[in-house]
Amino acid sequence: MSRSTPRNETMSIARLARHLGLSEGTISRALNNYPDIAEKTRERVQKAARELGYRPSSSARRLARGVIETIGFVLPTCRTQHSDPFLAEILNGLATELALHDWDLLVSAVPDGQNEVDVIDRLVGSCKVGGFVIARTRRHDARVDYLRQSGVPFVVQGRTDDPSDYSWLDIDNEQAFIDAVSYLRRLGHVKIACLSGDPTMNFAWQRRSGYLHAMAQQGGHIGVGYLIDGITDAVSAKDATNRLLSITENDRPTALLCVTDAVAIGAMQAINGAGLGVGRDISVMGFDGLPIGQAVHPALTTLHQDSYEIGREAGRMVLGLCTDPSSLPKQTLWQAKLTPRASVNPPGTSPAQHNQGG
Amino acid sequence: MSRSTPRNETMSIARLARHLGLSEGTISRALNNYPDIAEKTRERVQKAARELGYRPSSSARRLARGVIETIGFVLPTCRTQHSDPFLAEILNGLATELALHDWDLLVSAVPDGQNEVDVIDRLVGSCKVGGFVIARTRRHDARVDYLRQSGVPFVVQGRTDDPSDYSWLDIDNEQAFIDAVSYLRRLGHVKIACLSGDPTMNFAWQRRSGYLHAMAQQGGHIGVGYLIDGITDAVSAKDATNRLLSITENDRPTALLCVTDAVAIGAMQAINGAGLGVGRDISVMGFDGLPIGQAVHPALTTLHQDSYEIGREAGRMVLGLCTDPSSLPKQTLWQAKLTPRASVNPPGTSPAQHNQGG
DNA sequence: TTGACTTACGAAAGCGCTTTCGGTAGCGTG
DNA sequence: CACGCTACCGAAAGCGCTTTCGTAAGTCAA
Repeated sequence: MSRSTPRNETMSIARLARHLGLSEGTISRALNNYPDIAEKTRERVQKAARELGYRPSSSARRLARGVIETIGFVLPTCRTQHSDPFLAEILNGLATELALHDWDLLVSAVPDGQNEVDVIDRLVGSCKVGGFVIARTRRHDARVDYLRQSGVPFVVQGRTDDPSDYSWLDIDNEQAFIDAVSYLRRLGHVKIACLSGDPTMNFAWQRRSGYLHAMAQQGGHIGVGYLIDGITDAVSAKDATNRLLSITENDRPTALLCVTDAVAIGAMQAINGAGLGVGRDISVMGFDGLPIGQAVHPALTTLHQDSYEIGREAGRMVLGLCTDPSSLPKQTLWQAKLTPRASVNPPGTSPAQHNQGG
Repeated sequence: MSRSTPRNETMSIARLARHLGLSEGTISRALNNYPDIAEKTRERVQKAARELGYRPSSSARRLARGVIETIGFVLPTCRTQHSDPFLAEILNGLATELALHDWDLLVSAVPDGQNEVDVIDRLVGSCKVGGFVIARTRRHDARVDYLRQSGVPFVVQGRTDDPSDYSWLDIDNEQAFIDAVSYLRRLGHVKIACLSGDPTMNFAWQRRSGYLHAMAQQGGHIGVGYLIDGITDAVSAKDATNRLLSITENDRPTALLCVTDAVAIGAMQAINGAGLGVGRDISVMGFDGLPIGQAVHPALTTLHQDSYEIGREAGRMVLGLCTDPSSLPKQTLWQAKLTPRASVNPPGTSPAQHNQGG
């Protein structure tokens, strides 16, 4: 481990060169595996570099090469809302993939009084990043507009409503909710309600569309007040669900599709609080696959997505764009995995039949 | 907005200099507000820079100055466990504070087969970062050992069991759990159990210590099996709580202190699942102040900490260390805020008295 | 042995910015 | 008018690395 050697105070290529009696250029080429270096010299140089704890200065290298090898990421500015459970996972995947290729991830936040585009512009303009990844995409997203005209390679996790000419990767939210409705319909549910999210966020919009389309196509019944928008966390979900529960029993939905697991958990609490049984009187379905969904009672049926892998794929994509700038926009669609658990059962399931498994 | 000007392809100081008929040195000094520049010239230069969309190259500047202006952060490698709800908040606060001072945050992850110290060493050694922030600190933490001998300024969120000679900031976990026990004792609880976390993590160890000390000092009763270690998520919490519930009613705890809100929620599910009432038969208390704690039923009493502010303070501290390397280690202790809600009541509370508020 | 050709390396010019040093013009003072 | 002084700016040397170009030695065929 080079880490055990004394600290790399000023170990430069120049010092290595003097130490070995070679020129700086030779050292550089030997370390970077250029072809026109004698095998013997290369090994001698690399051995010395290892032993003396040489580490290239990334600023110098970047300046000389004119490349950046850094990807930018701006944290979504939703401080008021739930701390996004994906974010850590996605960042982890992204950072891992970048680290494997010796690229860096530069993370920034949006200070009060600035907007996201200002921050992106600052990072791009000062040549601090050579590419960008953005997440939590809105249907119309100024960040995408900016990046599109900036010429900087970028990858969008999620997509806008006009996702034609840039690279993105996304869960097939619409299909996922279509699958969810199919699943509920097969079990016999007809009256299916939906707690939808912030309609300016595209993932929420797409799930909502999937719900509406599938309900129309598969003969579900959307009663008055069945579709509630703007539910972003467990607290607002609880209120909204209580409104649903105030509908007379005949018109009340037997199943509830929730835009996220957090919303689903809020809904479950409201149902339990009203003395009704989740998965018996009302089936509840979430989206995300949060670990907590396995611990609530009954365990939450959900549409699972692997955020870590999404982050890694975003990393691969943006690296591809950066290293081969002529490459065409690439788009990847993932399918969410329907994970049946105890919170969804056929309507009218008696307590005895109630599936307790996880 | 400079963003509306044509892209900054090759707008360098050299071009500015030619354009204005000045030397490069003058441009640089004018832009950086050196004293020996005529006011008129300074304004002329800054105006031209703005209009031509000049942005300094950070690599060049860093190379010339020999400073880094970047803080490193390595994402905790707990992929198997819960995605830490703080992380996003802390990162947000940290990145915000750094952004306000035009510093950058470099985030890395730990690829399979490497450990955290390798990653830190790589970032420090290649001069990519000038300071470090670490989180999720263990009682004995190799990262701290490494950073201590490396000479790099760093701040630890949390602390090790030997927190004497470096900078850290932490919640007073021990005091928080002492306060929690006091609160429960004042309400009349005697038999108080504790779901503790991974004992190698110092926050969990400290909370556990607080529980043990306070129980000894305040005359609580710790029955057999009351203290359960290694509970890190809602799922394991559910199992552990079921074990507690299997104790005969006379010896069963009337209150349950949980190392985190996620654990508390798992415990609540187990209690509800056993047909008992949270806040009636057994009071439950968490730690974190997650939003979801307000949505569960009954609402979760918890010890609240503001992760965003912790992140910002970490940023301030590490900036202080980096800009004034001679400054002494600084240590900040925060108090968690006890937030009473409905999940905790005096023992033997009848359903009628049961506080339903949130 | 000579010529052309390959191999392996040194010399040196950058990359874009900072900063020290020195010099000129303008000012005031005696 | 000579002197010193300040204010302002240009020249130039880096920061540590990359890369082009050139060249000396080594290889091979004729």
